[in-house]
Amino acid sequence: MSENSFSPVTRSSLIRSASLLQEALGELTRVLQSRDRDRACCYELSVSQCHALQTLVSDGPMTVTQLGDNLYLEKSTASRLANGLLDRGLVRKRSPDSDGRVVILQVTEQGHRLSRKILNDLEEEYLDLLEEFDPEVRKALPRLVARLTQTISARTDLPGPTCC
Amino acid sequence: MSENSFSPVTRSSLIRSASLLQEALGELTRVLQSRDRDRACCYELSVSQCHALQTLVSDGPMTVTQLGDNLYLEKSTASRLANGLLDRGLVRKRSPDSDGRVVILQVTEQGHRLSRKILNDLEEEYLDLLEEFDPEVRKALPRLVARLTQTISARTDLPGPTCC
DNA sequence: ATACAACTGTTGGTAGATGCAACTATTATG
DNA sequence: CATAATAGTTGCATCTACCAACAGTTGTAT
Repeated sequence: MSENSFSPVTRSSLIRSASLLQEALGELTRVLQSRDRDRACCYELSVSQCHALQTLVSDGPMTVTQLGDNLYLEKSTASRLANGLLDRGLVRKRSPDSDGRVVILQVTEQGHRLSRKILNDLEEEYLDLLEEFDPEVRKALPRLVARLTQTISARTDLPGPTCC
Repeated sequence: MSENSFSPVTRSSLIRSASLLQEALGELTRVLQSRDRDRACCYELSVSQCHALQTLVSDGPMTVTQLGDNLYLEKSTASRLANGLLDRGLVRKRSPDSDGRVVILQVTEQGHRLSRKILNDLEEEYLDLLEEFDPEVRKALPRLVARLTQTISARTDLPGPTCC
């Protein structure tokens, strides 16, 4: 894997960085999960339903399988999430004439309203958060996190060994 | 909350940053959860047990309640996690003479061995990951993520409204 | 044209994760 | 000594999410 093409000093500092990053990301996911659990109930949605709705809003109408891919979930799980949103009238289902197997999920007006509310609340929270960082960092942080996410994502869903 | 003490331009760019950060962090947690689910089974541990073990290793012996606090979980959940690790011989329980109510969780030698294995694997993965970033970013990224985590953590567990 | 293969979504079954509330045992307080 | 507070455990409900089996639809190959 690693090519060890660094000087000992560089490599050992890289190892420290890797270790720090690993620990920080672990903690970060736990904090965010906890926060999401506390928040989601405010909208009478489960955490996963909340994520599904946001994905449907930001990426537009998509199939059940695509929703699962976007959320890193099995299609059966995506199907149930979609039904949950359907029951609350937040999304609509329709099948294209061209392919009767496919179900397209589309956010309803009610779904958009709820999504706007959720996003506004979150945005306010992140605005406060960003104010605690220096101006340069404020701009760089979101893009850096986005790139980190993208890199990890590319790394995980491409290969296949997954060890076990 | 927000003081709106910015010029319109600055504020609107801040809003964009907040929005981007929100989306990126949402995606990041989903990717990492998915990756952790795939990985944890390699060690015959659940994701949460894995986190609990790592916390006990890095922060040393602690009580059940402290474990829960560290992981942002209810003490009952922490109790069950501890029992899971106990069943696999990865931790030991003992009560101090001074207080019979308390249970101190301590990682066993076997637990340390497994933890080292897990950390090594993760470290290797993060080493590869970091190599995809520029040298300056490599050093800054872990510290930035750590600070972000810390800031979010301080913000969530301190107040109390939580909306609902 | 028809049988077979591939694909999409749904459902059943299972297991783990979590919080809340009730309970036990222990310790602290008045 | 009675009562309150604390630490941990357990029962219960819900959420999360996978896999496997299935149904219906579409594509392919004879």
